Amino acid sequence: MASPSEGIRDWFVLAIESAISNRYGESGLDRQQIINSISTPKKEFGDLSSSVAIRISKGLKRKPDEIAAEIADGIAVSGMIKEVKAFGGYINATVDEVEYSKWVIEAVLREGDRYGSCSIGSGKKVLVEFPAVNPNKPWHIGHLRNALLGDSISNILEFCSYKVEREDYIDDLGIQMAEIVWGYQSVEKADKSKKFDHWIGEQYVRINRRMESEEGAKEKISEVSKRMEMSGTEESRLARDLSMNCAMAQYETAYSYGIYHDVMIWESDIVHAKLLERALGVGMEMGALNKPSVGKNAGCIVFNLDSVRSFAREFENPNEHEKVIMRSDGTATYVAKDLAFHMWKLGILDAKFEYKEVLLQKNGKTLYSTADSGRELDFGHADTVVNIIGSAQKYPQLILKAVLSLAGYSEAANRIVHVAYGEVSVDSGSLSGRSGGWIGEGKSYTADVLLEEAKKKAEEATEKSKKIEDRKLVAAISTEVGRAAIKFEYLKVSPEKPVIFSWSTALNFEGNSGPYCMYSYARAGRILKKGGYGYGKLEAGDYAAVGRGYDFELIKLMGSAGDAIRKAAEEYATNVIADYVINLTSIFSKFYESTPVIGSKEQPFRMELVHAYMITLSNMLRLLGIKTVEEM
RNA sequence: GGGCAUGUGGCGUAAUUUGGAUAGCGCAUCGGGCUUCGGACCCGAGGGUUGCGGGUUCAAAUCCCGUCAUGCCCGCCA
Repeated sequence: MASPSEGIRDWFVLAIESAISNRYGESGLDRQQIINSISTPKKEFGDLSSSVAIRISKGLKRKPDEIAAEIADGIAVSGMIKEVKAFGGYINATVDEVEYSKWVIEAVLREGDRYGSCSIGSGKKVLVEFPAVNPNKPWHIGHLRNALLGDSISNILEFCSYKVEREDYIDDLGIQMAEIVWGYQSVEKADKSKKFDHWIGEQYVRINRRMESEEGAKEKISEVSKRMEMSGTEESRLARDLSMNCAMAQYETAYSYGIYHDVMIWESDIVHAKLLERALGVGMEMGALNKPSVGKNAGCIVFNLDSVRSFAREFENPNEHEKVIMRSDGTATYVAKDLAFHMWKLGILDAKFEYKEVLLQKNGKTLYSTADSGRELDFGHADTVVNIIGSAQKYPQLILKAVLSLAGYSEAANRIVHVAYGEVSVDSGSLSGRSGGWIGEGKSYTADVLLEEAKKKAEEATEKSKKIEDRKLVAAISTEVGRAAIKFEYLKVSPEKPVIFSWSTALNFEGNSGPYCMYSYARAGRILKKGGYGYGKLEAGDYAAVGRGYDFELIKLMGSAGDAIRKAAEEYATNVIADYVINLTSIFSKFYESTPVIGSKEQPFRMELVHAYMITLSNMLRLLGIKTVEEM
């Protein structure tokens, strides 16, 4: 269903459209242009505004003011819009605050925790892949950006009626894992006091140092890598075991942040399913890939870049002609594996993966994993594939799409979305797993340590507030507050912006922050509690208590919650939600300061308004993965 | 060499896709506000040639051209 603000806007658009055609006949404007002309102006101008008059004034060779006035005259006010007038070339409309408040508040209370949702997804399946961390290190603050984006984008899509599958790709056959397997006999004994991912991450850094100094290490690792791909070898078992241990330790981190997956897809299972051979077969057959017998890439399977120059500007470099997909020794490059995997994701190739249950997660859903034996389940063949991957990988993502297009699957290629996010770095440089940049000095830059720090800070704040006696409650609340602080700081910035991490920014509890939003919710709840809120239905007459102050500002913004969610879903942008929440909570703070609820003669209406606010706010925060608490 | 991304008050960011009224918000700074629903708050002040230079337009942070800075990508690495 349309959100209240959409309803009003649609009405305004149609009214303008017919007023224009009645007065001037064909204006040359299409409906989309009228929609684009509409904005929400400063409140002294009204609630809705359109600049169409300025736009068509030139064609009509008349002053914008006059045209705006004529259009405004041609619009008959209805129940919801009480005034339309022209000013400075703009056509400004004022909604009837009583009617509109009734509409919004009733919609919020009726829809409850579904308020703001929409049906644009219409049950289509979206496969969201995140966070793609190699299973040889803990999540650092950069991986966390990926995970939080993936989780929140999944929430948003789900709320828009997409069927979302949260998938984690486990690269247990990658070069990084081969290096670990190669160096494994020389590493320290497992330190049981450390989380496995932290321990193995440290070992990986040591192994890397050894690799650099040791003669012939590269060749040996390549040998290990080949044996890892074969079933039944010692190397393949070790790689899988270590990866699983590490992945499980990483999931501990994920769960501590409230992030869940539906299925783990293992690279080794993709290899065993022979997806790669089939994918390359299709590519060759369709002429997208070929195997040159002469030249520098003789014996490889390559993708001809000359044929896709116009596909994207990235391919404009005339010095590049071929992209190697399969090496002359028969091993696959990253792009080859990704191609095969995506053909499965999109339902182009069908693989009979077997799945086993890994564990029942706290969100009530079972985590599944591909396995050598198990049962067949309905994962994959998605309508849309969303890949949360750093912007450094734009080029290979484009190659992937280009190959698919050339192989005759351009429609499928268009169903792949790359959410490219900017890198997270620290002052001291990169967070690379190889060099151990994530270990840092003093505090490590892991997601685990970050959450610990946030909890600590939240605990101090919670204790200072002295509202809560129960120690256990303090701990539980601090966990939520700490999580919220981190999540909000990550999700409020546009994904593509690079981020330089700083502890004080990540742990912000004031102003535009997660804790601020939660605090606002807790205060609102206190009003209802103290005021003896009875969840009674308002009489129609009660809405007459709405004013033109912050109460109506709140209602207007609440009415547009659905617009924000839809925009966030269409753009895969969490910051749209965060921005909305900042505006909403900030208006509520002003309302709270200026407008007494309990004991006022408008109490019934204002209580209901506060209730509707809490519903709207918690729905929005939930999309960011933030849980509200009653007190903090 | 080719390409991509980013650049907005001291710092961090919103608005850029779809041009529109005084560029919104937070931190920091300065000055105010708790005998009324929770001060993780609110009110006020100062602080901006939206990297720079052109162009298009009645109107440019937004579109176009050029340019600078930073980061990334362009491998039989992943």
